[in-house]
Amino acid sequence: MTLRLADARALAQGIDRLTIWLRRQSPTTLSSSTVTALDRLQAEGPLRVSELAVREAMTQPGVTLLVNRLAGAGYAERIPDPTDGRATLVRITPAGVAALRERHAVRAEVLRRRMAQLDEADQRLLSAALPAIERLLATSPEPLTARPAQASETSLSSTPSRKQRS
Amino acid sequence: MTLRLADARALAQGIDRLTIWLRRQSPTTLSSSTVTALDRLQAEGPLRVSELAVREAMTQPGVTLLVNRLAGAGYAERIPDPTDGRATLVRITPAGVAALRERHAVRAEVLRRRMAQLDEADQRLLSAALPAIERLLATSPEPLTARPAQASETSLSSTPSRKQRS
DNA sequence: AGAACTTATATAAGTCCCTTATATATTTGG
DNA sequence: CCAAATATATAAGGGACTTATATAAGTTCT
Repeated sequence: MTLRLADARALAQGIDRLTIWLRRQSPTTLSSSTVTALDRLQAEGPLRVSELAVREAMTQPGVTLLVNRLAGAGYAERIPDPTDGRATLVRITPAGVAALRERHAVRAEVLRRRMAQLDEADQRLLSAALPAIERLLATSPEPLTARPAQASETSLSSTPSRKQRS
Repeated sequence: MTLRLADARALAQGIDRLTIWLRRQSPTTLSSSTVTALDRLQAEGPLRVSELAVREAMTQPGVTLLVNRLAGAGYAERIPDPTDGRATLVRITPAGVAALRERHAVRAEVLRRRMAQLDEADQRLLSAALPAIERLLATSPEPLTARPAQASETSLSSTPSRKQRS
């Protein structure tokens, strides 16, 4: 057993802190939810509003609002679903692709500069671990898929309760 | 040069996706801002409202509201600053420490289970990279400190503009 | 074919957590 | 000791979600 709980704890904290650090370094123009939605639309192609809601772990009305914002900014557009007149497909636009690329480029560059300050050995360790991280995410049963959250006692929750409807 | 831009890009994406995955796996009761504030209060001891605002990259009134929520939940308390009657110090409570430990334990356990599914070689690669990640964060000029954000063109920003006051 | 479901999205109203602008309370300096 | 500076709180507003409900388009049954 090479892996200990302490390792998981260290990795979890490292992820948290890197996330915070990255967010603060790059004066991001896009909110986190718009980025993950755009990422998905780019990776998976046009999706229905309801499909996007499931994958992004949001409610359908929430996604309608999100798509309104994306469409308002020119980053996505609604197109009719040829197979079902009730549904609308959401498609990322070239401007959306560009915004996404820009954001990722900025963050990657910030991170690259930071990594460049490590010594050779540490850089090699990081490079070597990347495929493992890749596999850590790839083996996921639901790669980036949703899971319902649960209610909270106080008002500190970041994931308000989600009632199931029959 | 062992380190390439592609590596930084891969790491940035890995961080993003792990963050999303972790958030979705653990039905978190605490909002992200409360966790980072509590983390800091635990790590650095009692802080003034205004000091917390600077370090958490929030406005002072925002922190007042945050502290109200924390106090309401019993996770932090206000104590008078002995050196200045105008100021109040914010201190994490035992309940706050417990909530933090609980949250971190859950997330670490989720991550540990996932890591355990990797083969031995990948686990070793991850373990080996942890100290490098540690140093990546440690060498930061401002380890977890704030930086002012900047305005956005549309309403998609996650970091609303922050005017400087003379 | 057409009335009665069912399903897909949109709208309405409310909450949470931040913002800017301003008020209140305490300290400090002339 | 009063005026300016400083620390926090309050007020009003906005962004991004939620639940509940309405509208529009397919499906089914007789």
